[in-house]
Amino acid sequence: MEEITNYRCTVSVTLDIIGGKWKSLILWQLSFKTLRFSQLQRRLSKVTQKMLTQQLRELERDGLIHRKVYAEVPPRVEYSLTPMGQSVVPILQLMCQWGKDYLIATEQSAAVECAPTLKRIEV
Amino acid sequence: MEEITNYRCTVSVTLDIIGGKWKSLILWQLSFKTLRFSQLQRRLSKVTQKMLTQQLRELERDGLIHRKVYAEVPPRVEYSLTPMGQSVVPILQLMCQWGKDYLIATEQSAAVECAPTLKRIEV
DNA sequence: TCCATTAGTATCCTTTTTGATACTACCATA
DNA sequence: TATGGTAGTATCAAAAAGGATACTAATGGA
Repeated sequence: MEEITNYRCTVSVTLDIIGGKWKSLILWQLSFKTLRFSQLQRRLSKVTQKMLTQQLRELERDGLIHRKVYAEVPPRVEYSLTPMGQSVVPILQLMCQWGKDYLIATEQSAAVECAPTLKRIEV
Repeated sequence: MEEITNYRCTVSVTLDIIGGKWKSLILWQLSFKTLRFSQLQRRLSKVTQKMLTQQLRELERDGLIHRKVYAEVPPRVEYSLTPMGQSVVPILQLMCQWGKDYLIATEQSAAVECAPTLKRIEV
């Protein structure tokens, strides 16, 4: 006799919503502060405009982020976490810590920071 | 003036290792007990043999799971978490809880369980 | 002798994801 | 008048991921 699953695992519910290559990183950046589209794009250095737009739309649809459009020219759009989005932050914090520990354990721990080590630049 | 990142975010280190469609779910199943290949495959109902093999190889390479081959016929291979793999479990537990809360908050909470609700079958 | 079993490989093909590029509107400034 | 800046869309092409199928070894049992 053996046990078998005929249930919907809630880990995979979470993966459906914050999984993928970009969503966690977007939420993680927004957990520090509200950001504009272009600021997010600079922080996620490898993301293309198309991907960022797509992922933001999905996060908005799923109720994790809020999109605020200012009626200005040039356009300004600010993204921030909703309460639902805030509730993901503890998971991200654990992931951040685990990643650090992993790098240390595997001796790759050179020059890594969890929160931005920042260089100031002109905007 | 604005802050910009020139660092390697450790959230993305974690994503590189346990991200993707299957790895978290594999680790989650193995957190309950050591499982054979075919047992894992049955628990991850949608995974193909190819995908499961591939993901297990990567998890083994990254030091999260242990692969024990028994010299028997037909072959028997058992997968279990290493200490490094165990250290991921708290993240998975949070994800499990978050998924549950999300379903409740969005009123989709019918018939969902985090740990297997089990039906016994012949093996 | 033939079949079932397990844990895979190998191959080919399809689907999905991702990337690159060009284009838009609107206003301010040089 | 031309240029720059923001936050996008639209389109096509390339790359990656995933799926289907066939195949393997070695043994026990019908």
